[in-house]
Amino acid sequence: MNKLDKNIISKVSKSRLRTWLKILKTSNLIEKQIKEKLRDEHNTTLPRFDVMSALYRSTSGLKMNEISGVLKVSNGNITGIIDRLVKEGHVLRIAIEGDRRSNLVKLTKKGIRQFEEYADAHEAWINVILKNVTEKDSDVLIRLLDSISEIQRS
Amino acid sequence: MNKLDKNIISKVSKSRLRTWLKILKTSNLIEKQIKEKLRDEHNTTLPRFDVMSALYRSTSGLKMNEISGVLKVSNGNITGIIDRLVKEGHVLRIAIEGDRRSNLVKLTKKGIRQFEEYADAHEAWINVILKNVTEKDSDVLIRLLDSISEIQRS
DNA sequence: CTTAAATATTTTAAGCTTGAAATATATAGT
DNA sequence: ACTATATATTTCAAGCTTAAAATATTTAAG
Repeated sequence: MNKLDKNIISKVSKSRLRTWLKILKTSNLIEKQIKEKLRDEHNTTLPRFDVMSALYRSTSGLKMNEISGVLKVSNGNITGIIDRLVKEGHVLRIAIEGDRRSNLVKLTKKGIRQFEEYADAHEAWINVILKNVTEKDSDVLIRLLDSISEIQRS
Repeated sequence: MNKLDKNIISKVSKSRLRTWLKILKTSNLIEKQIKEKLRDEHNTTLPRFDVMSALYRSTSGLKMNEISGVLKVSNGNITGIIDRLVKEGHVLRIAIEGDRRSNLVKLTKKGIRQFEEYADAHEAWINVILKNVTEKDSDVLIRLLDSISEIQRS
């Protein structure tokens, strides 16, 4: 490989690096604000919100390994989060007959009501944080970000 | 506000929400791979890498509160990370004369050498993960993400 | 000089995260 | 029936993260 080729590779490589750092910075900036609002205004956390969101989308509840599968986190992680959600009265562990290894986790009525509140607030926060982003911008951003995640399906 | 206006607001709000979820998902997807590689191939962590990166960019070292300022994390957080980096022999706490409250944190020679190794590997990983992203894509992505973070300067 | 306020850092408690080990149960092969 | 393997979950140790409290030192005010 000659010097010109190396420079070209290096140039595109640097621009990819800058892009990644920008994605990370933006994501962290937004995530930080959401976490702060969830804590201060709703006395909850993003991981708890995420788990409740997954349960809300499934009508019939999810098993522990299904939750960790959807959220792409470890199994052991979910145990602690569900423990806290149970203590708060937002979810229940329901025995599955025929398999005593596993429980079905479901939102309680209180949990459903609470999540809808969280979700409405969340959408409103994002609408403010991304107020500069038009629908056309969204389309472009989503398309470009999709082109990154497309390949990583592993 | 009439019903049509509400629908329009709701529509753009939903597209912003989708955009945020996509940014978060992409960021998490990439971050996960970087963390795994740092752990498996270099026996380190992203927070340690980030701190070393900040120190590498500053020629004369940084105080604890300068590190947490640059990385936008809490002060207490940095204490533990520096403790580990000291134990690894990658950084030193150097007394500042005239102010016994504070230390200057600097990379050791070993730390400099190691960080350069990490940084080269990091750039190469990102170059693969973002292989679908052209320079033109990068420009567009960075511009759009900038339009988000512009406002949040707080 | 003495006290009060400001600054720099560490400690602490609580929660999140992981990979690995442990536990419990179910299923399949013999 | 017995045993090995597979599946579902929890426990554990280590590290990261935060906000709040504690500690130490410096600077400013009187």
